[in-house]
Amino acid sequence: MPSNKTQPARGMRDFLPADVRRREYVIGVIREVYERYGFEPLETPAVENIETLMGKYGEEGNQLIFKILKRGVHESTGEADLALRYDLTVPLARVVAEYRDKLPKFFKRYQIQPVWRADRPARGRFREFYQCDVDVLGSKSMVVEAEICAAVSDVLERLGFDDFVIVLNHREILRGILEVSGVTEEKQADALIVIDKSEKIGKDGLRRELVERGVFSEESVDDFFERFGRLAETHVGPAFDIPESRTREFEKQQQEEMNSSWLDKLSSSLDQHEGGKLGIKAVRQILDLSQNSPARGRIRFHPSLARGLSYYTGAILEVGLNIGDFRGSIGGGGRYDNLVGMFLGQDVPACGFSLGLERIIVVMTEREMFPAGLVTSPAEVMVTVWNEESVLNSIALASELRAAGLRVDLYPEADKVGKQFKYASARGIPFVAVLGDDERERGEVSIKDMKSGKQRSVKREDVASVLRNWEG
RNA sequence: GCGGCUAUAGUUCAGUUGGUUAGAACGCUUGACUGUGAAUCAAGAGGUCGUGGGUUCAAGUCCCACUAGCCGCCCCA
Repeated sequence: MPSNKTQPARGMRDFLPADVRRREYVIGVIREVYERYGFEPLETPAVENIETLMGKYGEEGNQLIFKILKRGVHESTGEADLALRYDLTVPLARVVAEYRDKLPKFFKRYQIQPVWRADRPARGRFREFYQCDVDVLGSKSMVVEAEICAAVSDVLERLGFDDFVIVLNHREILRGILEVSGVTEEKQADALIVIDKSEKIGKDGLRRELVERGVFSEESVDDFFERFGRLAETHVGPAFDIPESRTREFEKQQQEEMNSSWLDKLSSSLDQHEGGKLGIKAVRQILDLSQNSPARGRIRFHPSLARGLSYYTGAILEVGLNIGDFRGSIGGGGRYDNLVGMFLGQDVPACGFSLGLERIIVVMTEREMFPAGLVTSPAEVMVTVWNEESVLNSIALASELRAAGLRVDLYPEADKVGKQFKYASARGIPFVAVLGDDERERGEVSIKDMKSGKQRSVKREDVASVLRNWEG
């Protein structure tokens, strides 16, 4: 334990004003886009009953849940009856099961709240972090997947991302690949772990690890590679040579060609597998339905995407960045048609996606993608205080400007004017309003533009409009 | 959860094989400046060397644990 008691708990963070501004900017864009797609807001408690969460995320997930001990006289039992929520999807499923009759036939909700995982902190990875979820419940149509891809693409484009890829796969396709290759039920989980990282370890690594883990024998692995060797091909990284004169249109076309090439190959390999055929049909539909949406050319079908959360049943999605050094995904999702059924006893089809706020912020900060002025301007104008006698007058001016809708900082002490300017400069406040004895006699205020250094004296009642229409 | 590297003033870093009062640059504070910041000059403040233990006559320097950061696994947002 840190003896320096002022540090936040492990994996948790304090957000200073500049941090909060960045976070709120990103959240604002996300919320605005989600609203535009007809999603409605939902909030749920930080704490859930422990049985609501346990068993929904697989072995690994259970370990990472933040459990809360029973309280008071029951504390000594060492038992946990509550837990901090691990994601926003399971609480959503609980809400839908609880309020089924009050919710519309198709429930589209977004939710932007923190979740907690007892994971090891790393870059872009914390124990308390925000997820920005969109989900649609009540429909099995692939239009839902397409809409979600469109909304996510829209958000990322509006934030200024140019190089993201939505990787798409389908649980049934994965099952098909494994079953057609003769992988036994109990080896399938192992096989998925290896296949999921096939891009990183390459063709040789894929072959080696599949044999090491006993998924295939030395002989049968060749069969597998004959049919599915392409699994090791590029997954999130650049998929094709980008020419000097690269255009989005060119990239989109390349992506579409790559998708159909993959699908054609797989559909002949899986034509004996019912589930696999279904999965391929679903993926084709999602791609078709994205033709005329912001997601066009941004979706990359890739059969090696697996994803760990155990509740997915159909399409699975993950967003990665093409360029740069951030390897982790910045979001993920998929279809989970029987999660609500675990609470309700009756299945409700569902599909959703989650963007990771802090990963987006890590990348945006590194790439300097935040609008200028977001961090640097706590106020539009600072009003100076000339001396003890004039404080009231300064407060009056500040009040007038605030009433006119400006963000106004009032220097709190009757300090030397030089210090007041220095303070405004250091805080990045663009204008300083000086209210000295001379100005007061003339019924004027001196306004200084801190960027250009220009200064002019204006009638007191005109200050707000002059500031608003200031030019150089 | 596992392995490797790192941690010295607000910031970026020096600090020789463990040896007296731990340094620099920039930043910060105060003054020269007349009613005005980012320029120049002068002076000044600021570190129990990430935290806690241990080895030693002696520890920023060696050992251990913890915390944070980077890299690689596992997993994921």
